[in-house]
Amino acid sequence: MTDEKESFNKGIAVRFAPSPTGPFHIGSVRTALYNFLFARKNGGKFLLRIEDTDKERSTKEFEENIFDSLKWLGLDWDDKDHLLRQSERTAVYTQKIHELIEKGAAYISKESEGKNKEVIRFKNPGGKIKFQDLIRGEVEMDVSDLEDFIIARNINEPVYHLTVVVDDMESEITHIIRGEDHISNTPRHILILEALGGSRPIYAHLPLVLAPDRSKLSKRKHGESVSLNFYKNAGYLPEAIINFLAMVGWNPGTDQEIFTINELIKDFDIKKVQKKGGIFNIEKLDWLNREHILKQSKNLQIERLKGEILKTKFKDYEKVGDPEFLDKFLVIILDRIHRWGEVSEILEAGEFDHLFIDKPELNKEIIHWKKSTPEKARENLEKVVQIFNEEKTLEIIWTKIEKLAEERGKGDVLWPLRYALSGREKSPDPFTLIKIKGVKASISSILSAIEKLS
RNA sequence: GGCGCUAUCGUCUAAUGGUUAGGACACAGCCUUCUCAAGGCUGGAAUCGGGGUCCGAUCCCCCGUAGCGUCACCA
Repeated sequence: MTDEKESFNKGIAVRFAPSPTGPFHIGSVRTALYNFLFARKNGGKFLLRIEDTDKERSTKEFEENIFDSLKWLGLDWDDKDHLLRQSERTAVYTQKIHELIEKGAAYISKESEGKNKEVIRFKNPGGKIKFQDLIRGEVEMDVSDLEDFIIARNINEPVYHLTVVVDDMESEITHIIRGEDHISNTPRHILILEALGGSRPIYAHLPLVLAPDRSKLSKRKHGESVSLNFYKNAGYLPEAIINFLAMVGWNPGTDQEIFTINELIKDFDIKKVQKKGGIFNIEKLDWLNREHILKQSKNLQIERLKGEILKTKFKDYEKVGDPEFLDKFLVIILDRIHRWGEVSEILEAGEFDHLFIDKPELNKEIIHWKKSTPEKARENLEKVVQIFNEEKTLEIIWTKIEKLAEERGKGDVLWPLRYALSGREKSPDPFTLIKIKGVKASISSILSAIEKLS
């Protein structure tokens, strides 16, 4: 244990200490991230601790969700064999409570109201507590109005304020990096810490991640969009979520916007963390996510694309298994999505039915270009079919169609062609369509358009 | 309400005691173009208010104001 510790620089240790009382919160992701970045940047330890003293609300499912989420995000924690789970440490806390009582720093208090008739209260010495905050500078609070606050429901059931302090002491946490909503808890923690004879860590209180209405993100008020799962399911990449959250409240002082986790580690500086809370701006996340999708390897992109198609009505189409088809489809889909979940949404909306179904439904009225006539459209389509029949390779076919379009008017040739192929007023260009559909399906689509015009 | 934190474009932010206050997202226009998407270019858009200090304050100080957080036998 000692040897292991010495391999870490300056003995720096931070912790991320979530409660498994709900789905992993997006604000927690950022707290975890900043702790992680700080530890990795400074060669310290990044510890995980499960704060499940609230037996009523803590569940194993939510705990699993914490582990899974951190792994998915790539925020790997240290000392996995020594993970502290507060529900397993009551003996330690009980001993500390006894210690505090013996020292006269705490006492058993008879209650006239509340759940328990007897609780353990901390004997508040009053006065002012001053502490240094890495982000906010000096913070001073009068602790008198806290009165004798409760540190345990009974001798065997400690409350958060006590467990935090005991565990941070045990893990030798040097820097406590947590949300701003804990500022007002800090004097309490310092009081307990001093009574226990611990040495004071350095505090850093992060600004909050806010909802668009500038209030703290909460499940009650803002629904499922506060949980990490929501973003995972919507097809956001962990890289993008990390990149985005890192930039809410911090920036490197340069114009760089796109970061990998390693670049973040390299540039991270807790002193540059903002004091002001930042709004979770999903439009910027969307943009960043697209940038990160574009950075993925082609194999990964194809694999993901296929997975998304398998979620849709086209899951049984044989094209889904055709690597060549996927390859071509990928090109047009990458221009159109910000997150992978959009693939199935677009597909279900029918926007790309024509890529799976050879002959799309056509509306006679719009086969011809707006500025032209049905007669011209038919003539041109017939000429296109002729080209298809005369030539063999796609390149030559396309060169001839282009030439035809030059001669007879681009809109007059290309609009009917594109509409015949797609059955949609808005679609990728006809050449792309032909490549994806194949020559055979393309011809039959065009023929059915001609038929419709006859 | 007490206590605390905060204050630069709509949003995330940069900057300095002296700048045309910079970038990104979003938005608008233009270009490209048969349509859409993508892409390129251009544009509009900010220092909360009032006092100081100073030759000069967005920046430093004070006072307001506003927003947020917190005031549990939750964490």
